[in-house]
Amino acid sequence: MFEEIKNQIAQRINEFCLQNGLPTGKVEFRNIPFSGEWGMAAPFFPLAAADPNKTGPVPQYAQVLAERLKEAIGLPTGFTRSEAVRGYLNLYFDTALYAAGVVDQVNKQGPQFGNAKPTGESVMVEYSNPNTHKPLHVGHLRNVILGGSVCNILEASGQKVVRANYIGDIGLHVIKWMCNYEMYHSGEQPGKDKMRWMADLYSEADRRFHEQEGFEETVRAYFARWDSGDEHIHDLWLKTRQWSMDGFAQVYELLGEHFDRIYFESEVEDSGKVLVASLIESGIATDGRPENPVIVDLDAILGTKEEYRVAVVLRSDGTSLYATKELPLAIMKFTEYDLDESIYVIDVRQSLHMKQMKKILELMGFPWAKNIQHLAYEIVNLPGNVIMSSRDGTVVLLDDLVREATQRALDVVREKNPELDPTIMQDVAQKVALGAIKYPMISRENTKIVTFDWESALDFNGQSAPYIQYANVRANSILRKAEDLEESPATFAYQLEPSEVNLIELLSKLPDEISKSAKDLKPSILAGYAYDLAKAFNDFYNQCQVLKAEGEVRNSRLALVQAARTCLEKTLNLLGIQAPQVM
RNA sequence: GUCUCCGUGGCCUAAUGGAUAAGGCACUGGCCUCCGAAGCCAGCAAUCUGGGUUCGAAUCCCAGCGGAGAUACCA
Repeated sequence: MFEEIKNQIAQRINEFCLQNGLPTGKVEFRNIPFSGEWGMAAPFFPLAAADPNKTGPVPQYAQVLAERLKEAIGLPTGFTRSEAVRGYLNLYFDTALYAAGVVDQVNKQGPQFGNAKPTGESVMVEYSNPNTHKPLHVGHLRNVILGGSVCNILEASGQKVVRANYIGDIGLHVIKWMCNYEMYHSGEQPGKDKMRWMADLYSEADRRFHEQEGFEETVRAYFARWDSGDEHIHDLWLKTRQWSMDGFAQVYELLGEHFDRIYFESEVEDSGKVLVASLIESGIATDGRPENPVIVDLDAILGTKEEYRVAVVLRSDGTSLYATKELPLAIMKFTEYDLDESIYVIDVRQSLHMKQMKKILELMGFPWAKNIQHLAYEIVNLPGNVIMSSRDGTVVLLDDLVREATQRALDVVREKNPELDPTIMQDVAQKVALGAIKYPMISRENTKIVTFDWESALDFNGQSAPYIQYANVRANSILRKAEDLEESPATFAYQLEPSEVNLIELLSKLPDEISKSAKDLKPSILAGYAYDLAKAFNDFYNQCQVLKAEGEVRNSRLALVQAARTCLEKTLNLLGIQAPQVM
């Protein structure tokens, strides 16, 4: 917005510097901290500090320079006044022109507003990565929401995104589950709620494994049968895995997530073992079997000390590990898709492993290895720094949380809006509940721990998704009642209220906010913006009449409300949160 | 031991090195005859410590303190 004008002024400042023997490139514009009116400001401290002929201390000299520049520049078109104050040169925009420019642009572009031009780059984002035969809990939710939101944001910033999900469909947890099933639940079928049923059987199996005499040995024997290719177990595995996948599908649908490519751990196990063999052959890996595992001594190879450490790529008994499978998977991704970047949304505790994988792939000579990026996020724990553990029974199941939140939201909707159709009520309650659950997961820095507690999770007030959804509903309500949405463009040719200026300013920032959060892979930036926007709208709503205003004021404000709704809905959607029409 | 991350009002969180550190929760008081009170307004209260870099530091560097995590056959 107004880039050309900024450039023109920057040009004139440069000319001034050249004419007066001052260094160039030291002056940059920023926004003035909002004070009822808006414009742009240039601090002159860097220029003052860089001038070899400066007179007096920097702050004072900056003020002198600001004053001289004020005279030299005069008042460019599009501005109403300028001032030199405390070392800054402030230029104030012509409010009507600026306002109309922003609002028209939003309304013209609609939901496309804020999107960047296609970059031609393609990126894969691997996220969710659940284990079959196990439940999904709130900790997993952060991964899904974060990953999904990052995908949305990258798409809006012009990249082609492949959403990938890497499913842990083999391993001890699966064997445990199946063994328990065959011994105690043979022939049983999951009910409608497959996820819950699978989860219950998993905790039962896990409990037996740790508590029941002899069960662990039985499971080990069962594992051996599986390893030797027992057909019956293989069939059972396919069948039960599908039950889990069906359960996941239900959750993804509920959360509004979809994937373009599903990878199974079982898919890459064999190729992983082959790959390790070639690593040994090429001298990258050291085979310590049968006493020791196959390792890649990265510190020894790279000459580093306690930095990359030792990566174990195959167990001493020849069975595969996480790392064994990770390597061929990375290769498969880059062969299947022409990726410019491969992002892994994995919790921070696996940072070293990710670093090792990337380095091993580099050592193997893959030029794309440098384009692997680990998006590390902190875990979700419980108050008192208690880590969620299915063994200790401290997990908060996704299912329970969603059900409870939806019930709570339904109570509120029923109270606020009793005349709503029950079906719509249910739909609204779910959107509000899911929003409330998702928002805390993405509204803080990826590297900060989220502490889950029921009270704040079910609080629909304050800085929360329902607050943002509510602002959107209010905007929607005005527009619905307006009926006569004007096609004549808004002029804003009247004395704007500060709250209007503030709201318009925020609207104009959306493209910037999207590109910032895409660049840093931080949905939290957009989450904060969404709240600021909603707050600005509520402020406007409180201070300015729309429907009861007349003429130009009404016309312009209606256009503003429409633009605000567009931006609110757009931002919520990028965060993976739905915006109900009423609530 | 080594490495990584975190340290901002009572609690939680924000601030491309830039103007008076911004919000939420909780607490106190006010606002529905007015486009939807899941809202608005007002009040209370903060940068872990010590150095350094800089015209300017919550932000960058160093040291310390406190918390969390990782550190060869879990993922």
